[in-house]
Amino acid sequence: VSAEAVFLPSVSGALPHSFYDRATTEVARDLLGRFLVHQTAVGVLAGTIVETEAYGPADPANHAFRGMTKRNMVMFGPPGMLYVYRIYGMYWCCNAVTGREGLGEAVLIRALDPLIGLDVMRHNRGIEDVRLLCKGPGRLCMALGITGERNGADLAAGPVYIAGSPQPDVRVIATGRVGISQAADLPWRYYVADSPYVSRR
DNA sequence: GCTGCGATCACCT
DNA sequence: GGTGATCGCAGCG
Repeated sequence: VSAEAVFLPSVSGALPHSFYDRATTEVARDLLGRFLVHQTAVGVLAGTIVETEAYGPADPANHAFRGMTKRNMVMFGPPGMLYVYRIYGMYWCCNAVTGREGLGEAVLIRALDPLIGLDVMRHNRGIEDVRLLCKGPGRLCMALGITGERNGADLAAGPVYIAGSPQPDVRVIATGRVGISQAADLPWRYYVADSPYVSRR
């Protein structure tokens, strides 16, 4: 899909808080095919979400499982906020907070089909290959320039927002989540079948 | 193409 | 003091 062929909604078309105020697995599936957008000083960077993971209730792999801490505080706030955390001391991962305020649930965004701002993404990542730009949660944050500064940002207000229409025809595959040891059997990872931008098969 | 490992540090126990 | 919702590269074959 070329950038010119896509109508990218402005921040006024961002999904509202009510979108996120549902069961976390439902939101995780529904995010596939929507656009993740970052309005930066050097232009708009955006991609189509092709892979997500739900971190839900009674889930030992969920950062919020053992209650509120300094890191996961945003997860316990209202739905529709951005939760960004550092992993392995060097990468960032971004999530959308879901469910009722106080629950501590979120959807990890794991991969994008890069759409707009590819040259900036290449610069941010230090590589050329489009297939690798946003293939993984750490990589997509680097490509879009999303860091801990954005933790707690309102996804309905920008500069990071999610927009786009439901994609009822997208073929979704559900598997176990990547890189966790607890609750590895729960099929709470969702990805678009056949997308070359999914992080792992 | 696949597997194994080191980097690097904020956060938690 | 230990650990991770990762990534990139070396080494193999």
